[in-house]
Amino acid sequence: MGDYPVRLTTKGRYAVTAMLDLAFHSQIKPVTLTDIAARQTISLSYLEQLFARLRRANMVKGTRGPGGGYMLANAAGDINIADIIAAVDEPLDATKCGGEANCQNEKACLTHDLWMGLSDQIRDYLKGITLGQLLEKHRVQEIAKRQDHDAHQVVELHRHSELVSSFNDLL
Amino acid sequence: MGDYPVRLTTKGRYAVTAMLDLAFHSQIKPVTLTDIAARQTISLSYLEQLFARLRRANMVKGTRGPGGGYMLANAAGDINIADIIAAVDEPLDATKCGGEANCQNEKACLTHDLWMGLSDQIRDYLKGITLGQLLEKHRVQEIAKRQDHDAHQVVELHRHSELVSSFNDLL
DNA sequence: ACTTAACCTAGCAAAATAGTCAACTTTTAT
DNA sequence: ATAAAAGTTGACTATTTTGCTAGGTTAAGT
Repeated sequence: MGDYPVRLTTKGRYAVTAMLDLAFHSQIKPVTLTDIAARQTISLSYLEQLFARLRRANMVKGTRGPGGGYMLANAAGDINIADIIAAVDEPLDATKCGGEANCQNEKACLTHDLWMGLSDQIRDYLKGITLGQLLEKHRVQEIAKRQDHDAHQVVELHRHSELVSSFNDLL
Repeated sequence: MGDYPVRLTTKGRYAVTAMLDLAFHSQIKPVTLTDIAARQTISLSYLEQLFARLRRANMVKGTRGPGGGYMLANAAGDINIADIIAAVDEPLDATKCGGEANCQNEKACLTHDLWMGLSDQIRDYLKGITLGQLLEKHRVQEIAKRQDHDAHQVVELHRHSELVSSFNDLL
């Protein structure tokens, strides 16, 4: 599937966090990066860097002028986590053996293939999680919390059995 | 669950790759870091750094002297990917709002909680995948490939290397 | 004794991360 | 028309992480 392994870094976390903030607040009108920066304590200029990539990846739309700001390019339910992370992360192949048949060392490529397979698993998993799902789950959780103050309900998007089964189908 | 978010970096990939190599080759006798370094094209000293952490996390056992090397501390089926990554990665809390009730900004913590929930999901997912599973999956795939290969042409590649034969006899 | 290999320590260069600063352009309200 | 709000761009800096080099010490096998 993917040519390069998935990376889960603070950069991706910033991007997902910002996109979540955007999904949450841009329901009615565009949200400025200044607002997101203030809410999420991320520097404005760093956000600008991230959103430049997100815009180029067609994940957000910016409108200029007073009353402007950013909105999601698609419905929150159509934006998945894997795409957000891919948008802000450099490809950075890290194949080492070129990925071609030029790799003579079978053993070396063995673990490489295993890791790439695992990486694809994680990517598929993240592709199955959307901003909409996260918000919806949180909304449900909030309602539950309001109804039962002490009930600490764990957010569970996918069932674990689903993950394992999808894992078993691959490789 | 976890106090800090999961990170999927090249460091973690190196660790998992090395552990996979170890799981694959240390069935009979200990494996030296020099061997792993050669096979996986990772520098010996970097491996030493990683294995120092893995050893402190009780994931591998080292034996000194000639004929020594590293072995898995537990069965490959009992070592999961999440623990390997956690062992080599710095905690680095990145909570920003302390995780306590001292965070006055509800909206800021909203996305923070959402990300932490997602992070826990990923961790659970990785906890469900063991080195043993990865090796087993690969073995099944290899056997299938070999059978397919044998069906088309008679095997003559045994002489090619002891790599293939030793590979097929494992697990 | 000698060798092998784990184990330890310090330092270092390159890269990635996170952020700053400044000078823009475009849109829109007045 | 003009000013304000907001996005756009590029260059620049500081810090951290990464991956590695070089040098040791310690334990165990021959």
